[in-house]
Amino acid sequence: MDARSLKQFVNLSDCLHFGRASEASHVSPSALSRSIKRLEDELGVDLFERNNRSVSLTHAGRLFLNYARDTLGDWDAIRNKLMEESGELRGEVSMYCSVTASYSFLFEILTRFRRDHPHIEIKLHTGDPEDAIPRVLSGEEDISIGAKPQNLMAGLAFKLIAVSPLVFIEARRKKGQIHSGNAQPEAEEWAGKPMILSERGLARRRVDQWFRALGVQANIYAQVAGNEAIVSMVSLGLGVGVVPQIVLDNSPLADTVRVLDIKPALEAYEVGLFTLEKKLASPLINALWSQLK
Amino acid sequence: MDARSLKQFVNLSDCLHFGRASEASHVSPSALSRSIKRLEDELGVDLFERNNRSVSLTHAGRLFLNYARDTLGDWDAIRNKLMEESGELRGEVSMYCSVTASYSFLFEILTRFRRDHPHIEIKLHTGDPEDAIPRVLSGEEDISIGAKPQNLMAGLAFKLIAVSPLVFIEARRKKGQIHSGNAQPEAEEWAGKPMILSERGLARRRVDQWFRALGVQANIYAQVAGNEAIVSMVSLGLGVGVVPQIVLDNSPLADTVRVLDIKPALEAYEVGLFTLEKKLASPLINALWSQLK
DNA sequence: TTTAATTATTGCATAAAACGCATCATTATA
DNA sequence: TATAATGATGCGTTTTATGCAATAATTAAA
Repeated sequence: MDARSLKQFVNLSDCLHFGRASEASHVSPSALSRSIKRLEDELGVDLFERNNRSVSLTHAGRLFLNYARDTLGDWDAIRNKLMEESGELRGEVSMYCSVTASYSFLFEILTRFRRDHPHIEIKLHTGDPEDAIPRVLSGEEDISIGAKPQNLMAGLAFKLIAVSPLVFIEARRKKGQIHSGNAQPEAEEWAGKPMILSERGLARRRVDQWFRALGVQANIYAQVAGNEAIVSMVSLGLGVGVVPQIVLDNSPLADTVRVLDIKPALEAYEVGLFTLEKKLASPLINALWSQLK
Repeated sequence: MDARSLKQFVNLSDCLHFGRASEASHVSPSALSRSIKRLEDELGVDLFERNNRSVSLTHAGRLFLNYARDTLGDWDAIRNKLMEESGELRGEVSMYCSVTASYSFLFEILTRFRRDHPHIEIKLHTGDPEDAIPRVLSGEEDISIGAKPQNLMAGLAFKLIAVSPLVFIEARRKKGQIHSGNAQPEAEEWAGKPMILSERGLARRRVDQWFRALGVQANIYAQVAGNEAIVSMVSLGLGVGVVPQIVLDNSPLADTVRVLDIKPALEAYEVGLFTLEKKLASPLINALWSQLK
């Protein structure tokens, strides 16, 4: 019995799926499978009824779940109590953000945090920015960086880091190259312009809304995963793209594209931190949270 | 945090001595030292104030001790609850006895126990029979096999396995060899007989009492550690020895010595199991305990 | 009924952790 | 000052845990 195994057990109890629970626990499915098996061997009872298609708690598993929750709570409690004693925070916080966000915001956030709390370990995971909120909601990560959605779901806390306009970009004309068409196209012209957009995500939804509001049918040339790829395609002259300004600020291709001053502007990206409100009770997470602004 | 480390921590808190606590935990002092260090690192506080000569709990250590005791209790509780569920006992029991006792009694006890409870692991440790009671009292072992002392200390439970007379032995005369002296010597003769005795232990105390009661001064030829060694020396004709009958029953030298019928006889050895009374509440220990007789 | 897809488990090689032994450093005792 | 006691530490070995790839079992689709 150790806190790690218990957490893994609770994670599996919550989602009843080895694959997902193993992600939530940041281990491979095989490691989780063995962990659970170890627990079952140690206790001498099966905790889960499982075949290759379904997982469910046994009666013993339900009893043990109560125990595990309590024990993890106690463990947190004593650790917090002793941290107060020592006046120094210590432990680990898991964090999730896109690679872009890690370039833009993370360094600044973490350098100060590391100085103030050298014994809080940050476990950073990067990936699709769209997963920022789901990962926090599922408990897979303590904190994530992402764009604030239209409406925040209950229990989710958000803290603004920066506002970055969502801008239209096109390839910067090479010297001597003739500009074909208007620099500030009218709505009607959009129907003709090939657009390069995120295949999904907040930026995409904003753009879709924008076109809908204008009553214009977009001519979508490419749907791309990742803002960097949009910049890249736009710089090749394949069409007009939409990315947050912050992406341009950190892009090596920034000077190969130019920002179009289009009205009405897209609603700006509000980039910030997400966490579960209840997690703000944790001194560790609170330390990171309240450091900002 | 795992049950093992917590138990080690509690053991050290109890005796405040790495060497002894490591024995109680059945690990080397270095392993214990590292274990405690691991805990301290994990928690970020010192649990013990220690220099090379003294160990004491810090304030944080006292807080953590409460936590550790509770957590170990909860762990025991859930394990017991789940064991009830499964109807099958599982876990481990530590046991201590002399090598002699392991030959004489252990096989019989354990074969049946293993059949009835195949998932209870017995951790057997052997050594000086005199340590049987101290080891149980200190909590170092759950159960031990040994001889019942004059008076049992409070809290200690005893269960008789066998009664074995404490007998005087001398070398069996070889065929044709002339017997020098009386087969049943009178008290006065003892003063002349060279005695081979345990250097300590219950048998030795009984023999000392016996001589004192007779008002005779023993002529001690050799003080030996271990009953087997006594049999061996006696069989070589070096003197008269005193051993429990059970030792002869299991000795390869048994037919090289003979038992003297001496009055008054020494009080018999009552060999049995020891455990702390409070430990009988544990289903595992109770299973072993109540299996007998 | 057959095929494909999903998913928990397991064999195997590797990596990490724990352990014991011997040694060291420190401190009390004689 | 010398000696004994005792907790920490370097180092080589053993044990344990992990991830990857392959497997087996089950459901859904064709």
